[in-house]
Amino acid sequence: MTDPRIAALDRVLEVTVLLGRDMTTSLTAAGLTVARTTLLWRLRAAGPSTQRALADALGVSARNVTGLVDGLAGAGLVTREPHPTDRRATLVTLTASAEGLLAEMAAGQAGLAEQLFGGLSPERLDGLVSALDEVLERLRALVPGGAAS
Amino acid sequence: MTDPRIAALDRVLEVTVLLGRDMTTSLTAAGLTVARTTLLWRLRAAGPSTQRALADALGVSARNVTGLVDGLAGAGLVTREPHPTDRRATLVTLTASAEGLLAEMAAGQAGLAEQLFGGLSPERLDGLVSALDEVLERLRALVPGGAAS
DNA sequence: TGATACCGTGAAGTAACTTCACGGTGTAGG
DNA sequence: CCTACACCGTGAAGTTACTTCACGGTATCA
Repeated sequence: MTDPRIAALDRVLEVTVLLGRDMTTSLTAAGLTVARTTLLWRLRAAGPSTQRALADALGVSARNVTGLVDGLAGAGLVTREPHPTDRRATLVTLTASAEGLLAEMAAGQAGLAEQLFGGLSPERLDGLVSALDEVLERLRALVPGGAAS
Repeated sequence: MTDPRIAALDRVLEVTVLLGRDMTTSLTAAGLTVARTTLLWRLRAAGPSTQRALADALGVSARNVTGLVDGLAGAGLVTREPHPTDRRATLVTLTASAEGLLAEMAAGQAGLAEQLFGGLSPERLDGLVSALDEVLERLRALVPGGAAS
């Protein structure tokens, strides 16, 4: 009766909501927020970065990054270093404490992946991934900023 | 090399981000916000509701619903009616204008579903939906509030 | 040696949340 | 009857995540 395409979108939307809820609560328990954690992840993937680079990567305003870095610096998770060649810019760098925390989070994420997808056969899992890849391709074409890590 | 379960989680996360971005921009163009639209959708599914019922359904505080309804009422999308039997409560009701807007949004959503999933064969689409259903089941068990519409 | 573009931040504002306190109302129990 | 008590919605105050605009400092290129 119902269009299977709409059914698929419904499922994706619900996964989105539930996953977002789970992440938010986990992070809150760890004393973090989604926005700040996103910045930390980006920093882990890209290494020390200027705030402008972070703003572009996260798709938010430069002013907002200033605030996020303020909070993270206050929590001792990042430091602001002078840029070696450009005195206008500051390099945001992860502290050792943040690296440890990110390692823990990565482990937790792997655990979650196991819990969510562990019951699926390799074939079904592969089908899921490839289908999502196709959907992602169309989605990236649809959304202006389709260049995230 | 990389764990396919982690790959799957990565895909889901990216879909989440991109879809969220797309929805936010679409709604902004329509003069709405995500939170207010969620309330409208709920109202469309459940019919006139008390603010307390809406708060429970959306998983937010009652105070927050007051603010959302304020905004929607200001935009002429909902009205506050007295509850027929409980004088403490108010019934939030969709206006005709909101019903029209919601119908348009449903059409837009169907169009999006077609764009995203139209290229997949019925078999792959079915596999995607059933896989997501299993994931959803595990996710609902994990997240406290697993009772959304 | 400028004009110009860019970096980060103060100021001000918005939306979505929260908790706490309080007045008005329904619902029992004695 | 009427007194507790639980519940509905909202004012007040506060947080986080965002935005735009303006501005001072710095790089760059002609």
